[in-house]
Amino acid sequence: MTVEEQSTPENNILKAAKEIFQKKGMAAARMQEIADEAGINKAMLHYYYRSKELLFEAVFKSAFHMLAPQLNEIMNADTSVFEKIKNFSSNYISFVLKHPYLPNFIIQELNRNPEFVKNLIAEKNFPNISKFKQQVNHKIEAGEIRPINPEQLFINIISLNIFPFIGAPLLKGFVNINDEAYKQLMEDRKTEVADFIINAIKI
Amino acid sequence: MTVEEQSTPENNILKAAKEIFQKKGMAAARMQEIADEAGINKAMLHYYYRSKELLFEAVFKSAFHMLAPQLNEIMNADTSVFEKIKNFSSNYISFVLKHPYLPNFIIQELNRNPEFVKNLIAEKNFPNISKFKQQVNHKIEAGEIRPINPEQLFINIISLNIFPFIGAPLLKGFVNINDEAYKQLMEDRKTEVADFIINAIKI
DNA sequence: ACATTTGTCAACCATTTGGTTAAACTAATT
DNA sequence: AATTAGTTTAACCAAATGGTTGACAAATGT
Repeated sequence: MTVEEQSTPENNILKAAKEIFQKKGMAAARMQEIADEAGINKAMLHYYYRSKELLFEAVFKSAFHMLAPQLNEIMNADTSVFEKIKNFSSNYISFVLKHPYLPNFIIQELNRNPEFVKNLIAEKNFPNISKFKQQVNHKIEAGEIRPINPEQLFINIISLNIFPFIGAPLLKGFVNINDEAYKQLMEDRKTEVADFIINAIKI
Repeated sequence: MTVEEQSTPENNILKAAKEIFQKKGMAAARMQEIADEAGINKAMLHYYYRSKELLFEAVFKSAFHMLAPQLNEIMNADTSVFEKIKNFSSNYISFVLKHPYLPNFIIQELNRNPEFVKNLIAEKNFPNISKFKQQVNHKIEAGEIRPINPEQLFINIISLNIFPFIGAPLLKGFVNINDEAYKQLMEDRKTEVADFIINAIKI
């Protein structure tokens, strides 16, 4: 049982705060609402987490730590480029289908406060793509994939996996389908995205 | 000269409100800050736009109307699928480089209030992708592009073009480059993205 | 010239919000 | 039973915030 799942007051508050912060964002979230969600008095929030700012930081870091290590593990694994693309797409989409508010929350708050990234970079387990870049360059030299800037390829992988969740309300409108059908499209993307990327770079 | 560029009080307020709302979002934006930005008294905001909510709606619709028609024009143009992909990528990225806060603003607020999409759909000029879908299916039957769900292809196009801007703070951290270098990557994407997509679907 | 509408502002108001306090309750420890 | 430390609560507070008011100026029409 991980520390997040224990039923200490701190963790109950953190769970409630996640719920509210991720749904509404820092500015629109209300301490009272978080207290209600946690079933406690508002003063308790300040007892365990001095301020809204600190509670928010705890929530944000907890959220980020759910995502980043996954990315890092896959990118630094001893598998081929194609395997990495397949594994990341499949794992990431499965994960986000279970935590739909997470990506939007992180992106939104990083845009609100871009300097926050510096704190994250300093921590260990922050995703490092140098191995991935090497592998891609190697494959290009070996003539197995088309010439492409590895950074652009990385951005493409991330974009194709993350945006369909962040942009869901808009895309549902454009494609003109209901929630059920959209969820099915996301399920299909677990393999679809990797196929698309590999076709784009394979010679 | 379009109506947005005239220097009426309404438009000055709208311009100031855009600046603040797009940078901070609805919840974190302050009426006083918008008034300061517009160089007027706070009461003026309420005189011209009854409430924060209504001012926000005006800003949101104005922002959306800058983006949506472009997408619609390109998707319904009498050009080939490949041309559409090239035109959209190039036009969209050029546009967003000039209005960097716009995509994140729209996505963020649509996530906050998903029902808002319904209002937008009702308006004319809301993007319609049925022609694009037909063209893609036709090309598949003709054996010119690989089989792919046209909706997935559309989602891919949008994702590859929009996400690099919304996720910029995060991606800058992952790729570990400064703002200048990142902007150059975006410039490169004006052609890079279309090439990538076309390689992915071309037989 | 006068009256009426429209625009502008400083001061004000009611409510909300994050945060505090002091007292009360609980459960272990002596 | 008394002490102590940690936990919980209701009531309270100061600051911030969206919004209003009433006086006043500047156009606008007659």
